[in-house]
Amino acid sequence: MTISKDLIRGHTDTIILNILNQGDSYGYQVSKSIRILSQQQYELNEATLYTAFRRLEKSGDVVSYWGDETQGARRKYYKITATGQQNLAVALQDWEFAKDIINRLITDTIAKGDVS
Amino acid sequence: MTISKDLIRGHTDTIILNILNQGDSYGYQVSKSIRILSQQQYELNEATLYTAFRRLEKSGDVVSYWGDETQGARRKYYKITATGQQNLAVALQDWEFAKDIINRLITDTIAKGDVS
DNA sequence: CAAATTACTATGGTTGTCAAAGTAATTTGT
DNA sequence: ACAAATTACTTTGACAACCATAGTAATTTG
Repeated sequence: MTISKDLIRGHTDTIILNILNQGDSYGYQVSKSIRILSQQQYELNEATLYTAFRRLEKSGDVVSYWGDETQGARRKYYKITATGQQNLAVALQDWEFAKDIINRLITDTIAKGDVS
Repeated sequence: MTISKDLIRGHTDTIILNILNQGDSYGYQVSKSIRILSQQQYELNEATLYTAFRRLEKSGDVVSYWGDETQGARRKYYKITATGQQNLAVALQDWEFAKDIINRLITDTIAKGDVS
C-alpha cells in the first residue's frame, strides 16, 4: 500500500518462499499473510502473486496440488521444495548483503582520497 | 557486479541524487563514484545511468549544463535542484520504512493469533 | 600509431509488476 | 429469499526500469 513499488520489487519470490516455509498455503491465504506480516503496509497484487507462483513452480522452488475441499471453493496449494528452501536461504543472505551496499550508495559520501 | 539486480532496482535515482548532492558531476564520474561507494560490488550500466539522468531532468530533480572543457572530451554536468534535494530526503525515509517491512516479510513468521 | 580510456547517445529487448476483467462458488446482511 | 460481499483462481495487455549492444568521437597511454 504505502510502500514504494520498486523498492519491494524482486522480493516477491522470497516473501512467498518464507511464507510457504512455515507450511503449505494457497494464493488467497498467502495474500492475507503478506498483509498481516507487513502490518497492513503492503498488499501484493493478485496477478503478481499468481505470476510468481508459476515462476516458482517452473524453477522448482515450489510444487502445487489441488486441495480436496468437500465444501468451499477449490484451492490450489503450494509446497516449498528442498531447492526452494536452499534458494530462500541464499535470498536472505543476498538481502543482507544488498542492504549494506544500498545504504552506502544512498547515504555515504565519497572521501577525497577515493577520487581516481 | 555481485549484487542481485532486482534488489537494487528503484534505487538508481536516489543513488544519483545522493552523489550529486555532494557536488555537480557528470555521467562518467557518477559511474565511478558508484563503483567506489559500493566498494566494487556494484556497477551501473551506462544506458541505465543516462536514462536515469533524462528521467531526473524531466522530473526537475536535476538540471544539466555542458562544461567548458578546453581540453579533454566534452562533459555534461548535472546539478541537483531544491526539488531533487527534497525528493532525496523523502527517498531516504522511504528506504528506512521499506527495509523494516521487507525484513518482516522475508524473515518473520505469522503468530497463531494473526490468522483471520 | 594502435590500443585503451574518457564521455555521451540511441536502439531493441527482457522482466517483474500492475490494472482490469472474467469465472465461479460460498457466505453474509437485510 | 435474494442481493452483496467474500473467497479463490486465471488471463490479457500494458508499463517502467533495466540491460546488452553498438555507435560516435576525442584524448591518452604503451
